[in-house]
Amino acid sequence: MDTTYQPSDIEQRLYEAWESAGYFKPSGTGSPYTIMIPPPNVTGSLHMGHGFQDTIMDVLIRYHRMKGCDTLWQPGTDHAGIATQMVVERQLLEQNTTRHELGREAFIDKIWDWKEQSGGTITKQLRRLGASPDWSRERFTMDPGLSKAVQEVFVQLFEQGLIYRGKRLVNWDPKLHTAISDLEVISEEEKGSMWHFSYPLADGSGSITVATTRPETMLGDTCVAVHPDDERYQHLVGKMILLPIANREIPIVADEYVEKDFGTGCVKITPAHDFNDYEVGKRHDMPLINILDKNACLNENTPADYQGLSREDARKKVIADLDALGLMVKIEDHTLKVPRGDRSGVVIEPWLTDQWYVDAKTLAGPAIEAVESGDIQFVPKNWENTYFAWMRDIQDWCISRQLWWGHRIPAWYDEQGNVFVGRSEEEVRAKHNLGDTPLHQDDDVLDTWFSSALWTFSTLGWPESTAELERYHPTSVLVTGFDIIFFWVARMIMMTLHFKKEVPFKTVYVHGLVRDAEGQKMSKSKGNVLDPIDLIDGIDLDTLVSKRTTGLMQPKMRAKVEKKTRKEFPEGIASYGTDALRFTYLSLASTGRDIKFDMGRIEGYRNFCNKIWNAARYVLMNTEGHDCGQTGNSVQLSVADRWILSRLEHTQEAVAKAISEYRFDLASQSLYEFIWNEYCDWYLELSKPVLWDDNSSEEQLRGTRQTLVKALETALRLAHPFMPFITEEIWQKLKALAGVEGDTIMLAAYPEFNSANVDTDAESDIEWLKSFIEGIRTIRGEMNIAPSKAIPVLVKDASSQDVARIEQYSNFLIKLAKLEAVQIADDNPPLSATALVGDMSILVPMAGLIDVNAEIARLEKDLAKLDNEITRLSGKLSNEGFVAKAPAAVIDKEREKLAIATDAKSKIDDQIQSLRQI
RNA sequence: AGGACUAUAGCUCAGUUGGUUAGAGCGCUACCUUGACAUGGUAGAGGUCCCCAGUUCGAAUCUGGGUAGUCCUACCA
Repeated sequence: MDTTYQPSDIEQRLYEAWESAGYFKPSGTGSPYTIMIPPPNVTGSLHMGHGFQDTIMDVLIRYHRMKGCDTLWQPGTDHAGIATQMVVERQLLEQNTTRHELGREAFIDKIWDWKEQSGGTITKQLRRLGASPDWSRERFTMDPGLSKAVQEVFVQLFEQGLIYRGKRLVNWDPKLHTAISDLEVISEEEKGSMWHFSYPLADGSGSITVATTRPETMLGDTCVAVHPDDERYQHLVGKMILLPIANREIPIVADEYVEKDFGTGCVKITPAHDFNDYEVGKRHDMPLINILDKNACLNENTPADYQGLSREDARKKVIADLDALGLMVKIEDHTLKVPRGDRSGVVIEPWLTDQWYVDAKTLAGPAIEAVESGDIQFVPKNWENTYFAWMRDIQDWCISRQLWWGHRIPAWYDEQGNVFVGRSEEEVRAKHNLGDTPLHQDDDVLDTWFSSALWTFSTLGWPESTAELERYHPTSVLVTGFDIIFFWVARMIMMTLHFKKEVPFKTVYVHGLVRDAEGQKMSKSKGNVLDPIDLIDGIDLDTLVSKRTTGLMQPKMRAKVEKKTRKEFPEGIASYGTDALRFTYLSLASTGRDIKFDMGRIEGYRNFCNKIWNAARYVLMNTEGHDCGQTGNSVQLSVADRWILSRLEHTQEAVAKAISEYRFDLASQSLYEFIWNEYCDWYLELSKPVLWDDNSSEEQLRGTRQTLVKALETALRLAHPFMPFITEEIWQKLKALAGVEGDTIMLAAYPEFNSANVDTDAESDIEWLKSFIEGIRTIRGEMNIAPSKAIPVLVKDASSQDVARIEQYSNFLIKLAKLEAVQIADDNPPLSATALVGDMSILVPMAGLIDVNAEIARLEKDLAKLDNEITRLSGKLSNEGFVAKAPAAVIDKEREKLAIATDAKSKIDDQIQSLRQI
């Protein structure tokens, strides 16, 4: 074995072996444990969020698989309607053509070509992460089976009256020419203006001043509203206004919607271009005047010189025209929330169109109950509040999209515009006796989330009733980010409850979002993304810079991104390997919402891998070719052997508990501490005095060799879900020595806690041993005694147990603390430096080694600490309230602490006195 | 406007039902190429647990208020 761990040598080889051996498939036996992957965009690539999430899922799956569950991890991708269509349209643009020139069918073929070409990227990357889903069951939302499910759901919901078509205001994206749902609109504060202008009364008796942030919409005004209680305007209600420019007469109405104290207290109402105005207009029976076309340019309902203008140009012209008419009162700076499409980035226009909607309110009822009753549990629990808040005020869901890529809506229209919904044109004709009436299928497709909402059951074969559906549904847990609780989680719960009459999953584990070192969201446009694969393989600086600076939305950002990248990664990124990356993700998976990705952590865990690697090297060097007790020859375990097995047992308990609570950070920390701080730092060192002692018996040698192997082999299994590659690689080398069978650690049994294996005697003996050794090391360290220098040690005030331990463990003490010998001090010990182990003092004779003043200073520092503690403890114990009310156990503990501290203080006092007498 | 979350070492974060001398990793200081590992070892320094008040014998932990930050939902034209 190499002296440093080289992940690139082993990872891909092992992965290919696992996959081809079929280890990822469900075993078919044991209790089912199912996870459906949140489907990433089929043409996308893996980002840090995927890496994080998929690692967590893989840990859960590998853990349950090793525990004997029948695990199904279902992989797949979604078709990402808008995103994918945009990508392909951009490609067409580079070839100087458009989808309209190609036509619908040819365009869709192009997208399928693109999907074939790029669709494997993300699944290849997932493999690099060591993910172990059942690839043979990979699904895609546009697969025939899933498409059938989508169609079936649509038809049934329509027949049940839960899907309807209506002409309503929708969020219209004038760039992408499609409606989008509320959730796809991002409203952010932007600087704008508030224009005040004057509307003259039709009878010439005066005017009224309205305020608006969107002057151009005045061409579609159908009334002006004031608050019914507003004394300033009450007398005007019912009067008519002559709308300037448009030269239409519109009424003044009273409506509670108006806030008296905002703006001028008069609101122009444009029902066809504003959601609130739409409601006001409906209440007062106002007409809807649509002034925009699909590009958000002014249409034929506006004066001739406005027609065809963009909304931006129209705004300028309205302002200029009003100004010319002397109607512009004032312009104020005003910050307002501007709604933009999450994909296109352009300002969204409320626009009147025919769209399909899901009656979400009806479906939400059972979905709320499922969480209230605990049938579905969120982890951490507080996300349930977010879920409830949204669900209880849910709006109908606009599911139609004016795109070509997606599931085409199974609705047909005759020439009169009557709509027929069915599974096929034939079915529709037959059902409605349409004969050969010309029919035209709806041009629109469904929101991608509509198909994702069916994911847990459509992937298992629904609407057919399959054995898989029976066995693996409901799924066990959904692992997802809080950003898609509404988009996906809530909708999945609604749809699954409605169609399957059962929950889609029992637990929703909500993890945080991975951010960069400064806490900024990683995004391509900011140029701060990290590619998980680059962390695994490494990347040189120039390549990283060019990766981050290509495809930036704003070319100006280029220099800035480059500078920042060069500063943050002056050496590029080293290769850390998959296991280190996974361990980093897991160690960051606490309950927080933001996960700042810290390069220091991944480096630390790369080192951890190296530590494991070298520990294994040590174990193999000392066990290969020797009898490790695997054939049943008798063994004698040392106290260290018994201790490490006991510590391992505690670790198993801690890891299992942490996993059951989805605290992967705590689980990984337990593993780290056990392997590094106990197994490597102490146990391997404690094994040396046994293995390298010519006087050790065969039984003792076998005992220690067996324990070296056994503890490591068990720890590897314990760590395997977290670090699959290095554990498999070492396990393969170790399994024969450990006497275990099996082709892969993946399918080996997961270690389980057994309290019978806890050895408290061995633990307290080793604690004693450690504090003895640490006492010596502290003196060495602070007194600058070379580690190579062997020193004699005396002990004073040793109890009979101390004496027995010294006798029994002198080989450990001498070797680990580099001692000449340990002896019981007589009544007049030589001048010494001191350390305390319980009541016993360890004396390191100073002759020629130690500076008296330095030792006094050191002891005084200890003394000060003890004084502090004594003051604190005695204060506490002299407090009547404490003694009267605190539990007896707590009081006893404090008394004991005080006694120990007092005793230690007097010993150190004495020592200082004797040093001072020199 | 409502709500949620966060605030602990220079940095990134743990801290279970109130009882610890408040922990880890990275970074820092000193020493060490000892026969698994310098991607290492040993020792050490470093904290007003954001602030104020309260509950309690006892608060990093519970309550109230404040400050700062992040986010979500709704929205005033």
